[in-house]
Amino acid sequence: MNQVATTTAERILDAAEHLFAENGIGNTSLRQITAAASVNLAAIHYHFRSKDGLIEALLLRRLAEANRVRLEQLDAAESAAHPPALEKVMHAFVGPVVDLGKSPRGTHFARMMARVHTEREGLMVEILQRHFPEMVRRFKQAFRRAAPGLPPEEILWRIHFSVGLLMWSLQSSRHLEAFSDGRVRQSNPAALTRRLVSFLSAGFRAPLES
Amino acid sequence: MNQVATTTAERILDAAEHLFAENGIGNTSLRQITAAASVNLAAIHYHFRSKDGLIEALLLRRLAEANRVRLEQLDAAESAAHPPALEKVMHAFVGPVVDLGKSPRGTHFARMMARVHTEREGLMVEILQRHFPEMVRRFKQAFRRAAPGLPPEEILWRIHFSVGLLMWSLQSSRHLEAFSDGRVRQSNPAALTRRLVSFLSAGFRAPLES
DNA sequence: GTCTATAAACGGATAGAC
DNA sequence: GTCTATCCGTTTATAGAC
Repeated sequence: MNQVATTTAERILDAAEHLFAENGIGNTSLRQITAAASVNLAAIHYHFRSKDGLIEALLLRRLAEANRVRLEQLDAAESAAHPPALEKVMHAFVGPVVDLGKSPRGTHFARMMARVHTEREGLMVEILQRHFPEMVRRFKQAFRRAAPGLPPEEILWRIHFSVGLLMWSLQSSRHLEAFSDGRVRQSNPAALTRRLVSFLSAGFRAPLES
Repeated sequence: MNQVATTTAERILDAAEHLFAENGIGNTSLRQITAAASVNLAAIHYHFRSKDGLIEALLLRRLAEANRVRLEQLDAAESAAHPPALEKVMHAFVGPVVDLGKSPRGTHFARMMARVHTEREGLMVEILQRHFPEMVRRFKQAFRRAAPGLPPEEILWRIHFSVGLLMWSLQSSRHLEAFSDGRVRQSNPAALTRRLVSFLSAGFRAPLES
């Protein structure tokens, strides 16, 4: 359990995670990263081949574990009731990702992932399809069962909305602060998960528009 | 009614709108813009002073009108019922922005605006506060009245969620397509507005989490 | 594995002629 | 208003010594 990263590769990953989260992907240069990590510029290319390779390594480093927890909680939801409760499925979907924010580094990761989702849409889709098709498949199925009566296309729209709101809420704290004149701040992960599950489950159950 | 932009400034704005929407702000250079617009590089600085100045001009060009329609529809909702119906307020909030997508150029604008929201958070907040404080104030008040019983802080959270989902749905068509194996595509503006109003209104009415 | 040095291109911005 | 030419810093990436 290292508090301080030891290897060069890890120092690069930590620095990149932080800077990507803070300033976005496109606005962060490899030089900024190597400076923050106190390593040589060439080390990034040696260890990760390219900037995209670095992004992929960052995603795999923590998303694999978060997705494992997601599926574990989904298993529990599906064992508890048939069909599984929508709130439980939604909680399994958003909770483990929001919970990354319990550790400072996890916060950086979550915000970085949201950046990749919006700034590098194509790359994100590619990585999900390559490394986590099982997670995608299982949740599609679970949402379909938990919200019977909705046409398949509608289910996909609402999952799409749920992913989007999750990413937005991970990334954009400044909007809420500015919008509330500084009165409302990013709350803790548990509170955010509750808000998201409540809002999204209700949205998922919305009547079909006439 | 010009189909082809005549002035240099307009050609720059059109080209920038398209490229920013397609590739993001950070990944689009001024040189790409001037090449697409067939104008000289220096023209951007002459007409708009800087890249940020160009972004601001782009936002003002179409958002002023969209916000005027928003407030018009909000007026109608507030005249029709006291308190105004939540669905009507939500429709006034998202509809005019989604409707921009009825014209090809408006589609580019909407996607570009979403890019600014996520890539240049600070700039977007600043522009909203400087140019459209009335719109922000009026909708905060309207949502508060349309959703009585919710604590003020909760209202702000749910408006924040609504803005986020609106931006996500304007920007990320590729996620939905990939997620549905190409079966579901971006539908027309009217259908998207209906989906958003339905989903967001239901989320807004969600019970307070225990 | 890590370093220096450098390639080769690109970024925003500006001066000054026309 | 529009152009050329250019400043000057930054970018990703690589070659090659250690």
